[in-house]
Amino acid sequence: MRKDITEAELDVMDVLWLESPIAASDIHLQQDSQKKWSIQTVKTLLSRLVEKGVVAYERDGKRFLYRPLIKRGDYTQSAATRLVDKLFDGRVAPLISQLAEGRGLSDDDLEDIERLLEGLKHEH
Amino acid sequence: MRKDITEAELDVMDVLWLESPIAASDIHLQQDSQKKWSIQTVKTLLSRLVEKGVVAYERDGKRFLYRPLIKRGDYTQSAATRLVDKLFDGRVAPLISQLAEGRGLSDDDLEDIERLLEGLKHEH
DNA sequence: ATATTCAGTCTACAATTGTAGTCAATGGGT
DNA sequence: ACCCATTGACTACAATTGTAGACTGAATAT
Repeated sequence: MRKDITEAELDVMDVLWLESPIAASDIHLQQDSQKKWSIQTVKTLLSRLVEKGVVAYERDGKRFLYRPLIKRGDYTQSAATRLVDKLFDGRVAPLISQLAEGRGLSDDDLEDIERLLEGLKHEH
Repeated sequence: MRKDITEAELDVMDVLWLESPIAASDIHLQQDSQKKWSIQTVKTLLSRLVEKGVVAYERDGKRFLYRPLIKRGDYTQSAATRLVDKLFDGRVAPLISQLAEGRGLSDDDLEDIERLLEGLKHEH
């Protein structure tokens, strides 16, 4: 069913999640400056996303307006869950520990996590 | 340089991380039961890993023994960091929050995270 | 010594992915 | 009413990935 969204497709989704419905040409303009795909490439990625059932479109005169069918949060949640399952045997603590070891956590991040933990503990 | 390790290749790496040096045929046997590749497939994946510079081999009589050149922790760390950068703008708190929202965190996990946080705070 | 077996190397091949060109239709401007 | 620019559809094509067969040389068993 849910064929995976690829890297390039994800960049398109990121634009759609920011602004939609939106035309292919506008996605092309909106495109994160460093990646400079041709408009054709954007269109190909859009059709593939439509095939995969994660984007819908509606006619607007001669062109189409595209719109994401899945929420960003749903995607990130499932991607994060897959990663933690695959690499950390479903345990979140080791994941955090590795992230901290790497670049480290910012103070803001630490605070947020603490608050978050408080909340989670109260749900006991 | 570091061409990415693919899903299938990662399964082979997981065997190597458990036991190495090890021969191709033994990797084949060790293989997580549900995935039942042919021995040829295992060999192909091994050569690709060698090409990618993440696995080395040494002769042992007629066969070769393979050995990972990167540590599992290094791989998971960089994978986790890439994910958090790509999907959560480098913030760890939202990642944890999403993971909690999904399947939820086990009590064990919660405790571990708390202890971890204590430690991190002390490094201030 | 010889036939069988097992190891590694080479080759294959379809599906997916990244990246885009060509073409035909159609809507908008004059 | 007509031409042109823009759009979507179709096609292309190389690289990567998953999956494995064929071939060759060497070790083993008889």
